[in-house]
Amino acid sequence: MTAAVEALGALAHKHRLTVFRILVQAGKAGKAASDIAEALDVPNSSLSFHLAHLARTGLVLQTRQGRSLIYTANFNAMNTLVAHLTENCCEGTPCGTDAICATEPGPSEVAA
Amino acid sequence: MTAAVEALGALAHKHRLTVFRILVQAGKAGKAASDIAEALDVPNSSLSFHLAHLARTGLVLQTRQGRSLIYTANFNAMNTLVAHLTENCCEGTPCGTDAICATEPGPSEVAA
DNA sequence: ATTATATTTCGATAATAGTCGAAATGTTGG
DNA sequence: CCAACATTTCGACTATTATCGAAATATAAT
Repeated sequence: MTAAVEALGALAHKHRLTVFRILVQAGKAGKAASDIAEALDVPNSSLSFHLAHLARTGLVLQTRQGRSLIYTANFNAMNTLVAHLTENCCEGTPCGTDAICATEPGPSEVAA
Repeated sequence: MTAAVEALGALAHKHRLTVFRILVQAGKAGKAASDIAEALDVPNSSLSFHLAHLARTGLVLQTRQGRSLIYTANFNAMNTLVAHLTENCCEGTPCGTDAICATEPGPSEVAA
């Protein structure tokens, strides 16, 4: 469970969540740190700090290509994390229409 | 996006993640704070702090029943959060077998 | 009203995380 | 080998978060 807490902590930051979503959308090809930097407007040393944080938890993977470092989202890690959150939802009782615990009539509030 | 960061931050803690998973598994019925306390072994004031944190982000909902406060997971919020994480995965390219971006051969590492 | 139960708020303190400039490291092309 | 590029590491500083006992609030039972 420690791993899940760390992964969530890695995503719980404005810049890191932005980076992660960029990488999710970029797919297998990933993005070079310099490309990410353009999209973010954060000093290099800060960006590096955040990329390292994401990589440390395994949510993103790093490979070198020439002088650039390419980062890619780790979809296995992402799915494992989501599964961990939604695990054993509602003690077996169907609690909605969809795969997870889908939107249902009842107490409601937003989170994203 | 701020809401997503806050929700992730709320889950990024040992005790809070434990509480949230207990509530997810408890389903609509939820759990009283005192029941949660039993499962956690944390001083009341600390537990209260964490429950308030989860409630503030909308990930859990609070209702009073007699002298107990009942907490329930907010499945709408949970699903919104998961959707936000996995949104526009892989720029349309199918990148796995399942609904989200399922386990695929390729760079691998664990996160939970 | 009084007492017991359930839970929160307050306040002080300790711990962790984020920021960013400057210097260091690794890589390529000439 | 040297200059330019891409990125990280270091260090000092600030800001945010977590912890927990004690006091306060809310509800229920007698």
